[in-house]
Amino acid sequence: MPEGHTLHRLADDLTTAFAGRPVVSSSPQGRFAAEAARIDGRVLESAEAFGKHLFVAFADLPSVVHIHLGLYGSFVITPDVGHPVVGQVRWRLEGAATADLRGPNTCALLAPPEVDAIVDRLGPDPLRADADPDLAWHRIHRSELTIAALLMDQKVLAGVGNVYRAELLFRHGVAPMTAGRRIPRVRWNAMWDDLCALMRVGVERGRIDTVRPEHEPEAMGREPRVDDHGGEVYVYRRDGQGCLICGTPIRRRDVAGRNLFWCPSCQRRG
DNA sequence: ATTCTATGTCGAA
DNA sequence: TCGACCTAGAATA
Repeated sequence: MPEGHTLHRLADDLTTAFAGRPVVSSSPQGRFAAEAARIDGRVLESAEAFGKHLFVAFADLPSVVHIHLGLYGSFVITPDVGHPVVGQVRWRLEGAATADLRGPNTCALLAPPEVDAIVDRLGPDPLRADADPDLAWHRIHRSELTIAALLMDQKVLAGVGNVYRAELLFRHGVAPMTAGRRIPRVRWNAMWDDLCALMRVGVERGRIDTVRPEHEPEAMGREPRVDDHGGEVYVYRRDGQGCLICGTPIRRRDVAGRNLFWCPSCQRRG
């Protein structure tokens, strides 16, 4: 489930569930065993997200756990404690609750300079108060690359993935293959503001909902969408189905190994 | 039983 | 541009 909203939600939930108390730390699957043992019994200080990266800090330990969920990793918190391990659990934290990490791209104990290096190469994160949209604009407005590629580039924007990309482009009527330098400044400003609002909703609900109230299933007389990612969306994975606004079949195209979805009729502008 | 797919990223060809 | 990688559940045979 991992776009930026997932990691920010996770940071909040981990902090709420574990912060301020010692944790039991283990690696049932074994690949994080030595590090998990160093953490065992320490007090969890905080969990924080930057884009799709999650960092968990412990008292009296300068190093920080760096987690990246990749395409299919999950970190699930359950309120009970002591239940059996099911499947491959890279890292288990137990305190007032249990948190099981599975299938992460990365789970490593990093020294502060290494953490800084990761954060420094990320573009602005719409979910962070200190984010500066001008840094993203600076890269976009001088680029020959498509806006679809730029939105996914974590050096341009941190936290946007395949769903938010497709939905943001749809909501602003932007043709995905438009070069970054053809995006007007006013358009980018509107897209940034919208992205901040959309991703906040994502954190609150724990899913990606992008459909405006007037197009929601109840208002349109259609069934709510049921899909793996769980949200109400305009174009993501709706290829072949009619656009919720104009009825034109949604298109899908493989771009750099990822599926891009868009409405060829509603999305024509730069 | 096997193959496929997924909200991601890296590095080699 | 392609394969590799981390895992689970759905789809296909």
